[in-house]
Amino acid sequence: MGAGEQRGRKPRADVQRNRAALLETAQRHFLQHGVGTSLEAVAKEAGVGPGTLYRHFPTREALLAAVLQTRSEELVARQADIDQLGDPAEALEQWLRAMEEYFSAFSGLPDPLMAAARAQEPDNPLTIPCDILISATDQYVRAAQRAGRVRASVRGHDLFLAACSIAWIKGNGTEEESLDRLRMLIASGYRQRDAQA
Amino acid sequence: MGAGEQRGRKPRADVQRNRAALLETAQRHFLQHGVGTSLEAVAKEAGVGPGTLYRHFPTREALLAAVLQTRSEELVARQADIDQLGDPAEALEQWLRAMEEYFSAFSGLPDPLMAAARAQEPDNPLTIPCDILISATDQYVRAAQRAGRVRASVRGHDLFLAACSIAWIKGNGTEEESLDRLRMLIASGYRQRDAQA
DNA sequence: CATCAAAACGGATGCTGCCTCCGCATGTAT
DNA sequence: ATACATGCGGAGGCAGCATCCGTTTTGATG
Repeated sequence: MGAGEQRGRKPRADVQRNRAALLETAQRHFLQHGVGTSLEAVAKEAGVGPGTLYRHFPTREALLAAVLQTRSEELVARQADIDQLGDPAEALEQWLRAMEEYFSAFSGLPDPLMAAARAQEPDNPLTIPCDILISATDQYVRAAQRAGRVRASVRGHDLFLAACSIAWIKGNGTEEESLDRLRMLIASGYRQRDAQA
Repeated sequence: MGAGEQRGRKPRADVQRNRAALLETAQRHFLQHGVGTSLEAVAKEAGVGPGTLYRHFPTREALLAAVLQTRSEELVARQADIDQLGDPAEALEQWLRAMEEYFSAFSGLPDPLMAAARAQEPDNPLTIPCDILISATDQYVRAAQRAGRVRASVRGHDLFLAACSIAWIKGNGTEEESLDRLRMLIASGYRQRDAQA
């Protein structure tokens, strides 16, 4: 039972076509109208019936998770760059910004993400990406802590929540200036105070 | 033109009755099902038709604002207690908690509040309460700054956003422990660092 | 108390979106 | 070419929103 599949039959050609069309269309609609966009409209524009959409993606979250897959890979790619940085504090900061942008991909995205982040929702397709992000954040936090740049009481989970909140606020139309101030505030909160006196 | 009204006619009795019934029922439904509750259901349970509901409260936000009025008064009452405190830093902290509880009154409340908080929505009935809260927060911030307990770069608006975010996270079912940590993080962010060395 | 007109009521209505179910067609193996 | 599994898609039931208009209620007036 390795990775190679094909148990019994070859998968039909139309299902792949439809799935691809749905994903492509859904991404466009999520971009334009946010995560609350009409699924019926997505199906129609993808040239399939509602039934087909729901068979491929039983819930809105499932569709969202599938669409997000692409973006997740971009995030991972970014991670490579970030890991090049010598300064772990700088790396953490950049990672937080990267996550924030990821959360801001579609308007309204932070809500389902937060809903999935609280564990005990094992069937929610968004839970896995969330958990990955949280533990990745924790890695950066720990590295920065080892370098004495971040307070010891901080957890990756905390900064995940913070990044998600900021994306949520941003999605509600707050001016970038206010966001910058809030980011500063949070940064002041997690940074280790230099014993400079 | 004082406060006494009665221009032309005496207001009809049924409108007051209906308005009161609607507010009472709406509050219950908001409590039980969140701000997204069915307005039709509210109307039905209040014993009026949908038309009557929409005449009294043209939008969901209008109804929400009216229901929130009561709670706002409780907040103001709390303010009196808080103002008694000698320590302006303690006062700020308590005020933030009070706001957070206010934002958590109904599940989903932070979203419409945030939407109203970005100005340039003068017709949104929630804008006024928001502005009041923001400037009240700013008062507490300034007092604490005068006492040298809060960093100079912080604005009331920032902490308003922070409190709203925390309420939003709370509403999404995150455990209280994570919230506490986040509150700590934010507090570390706005507090003036003591020149203690 | 009877009458009138303004004001408010409320439900029927049209609309949009969600999600399911099942007869039909499409594609794959023999 | 045939058979059969598999997937398709649209019709349809449901719920909620918001509006419009014929009817009722209510306060004012004599």
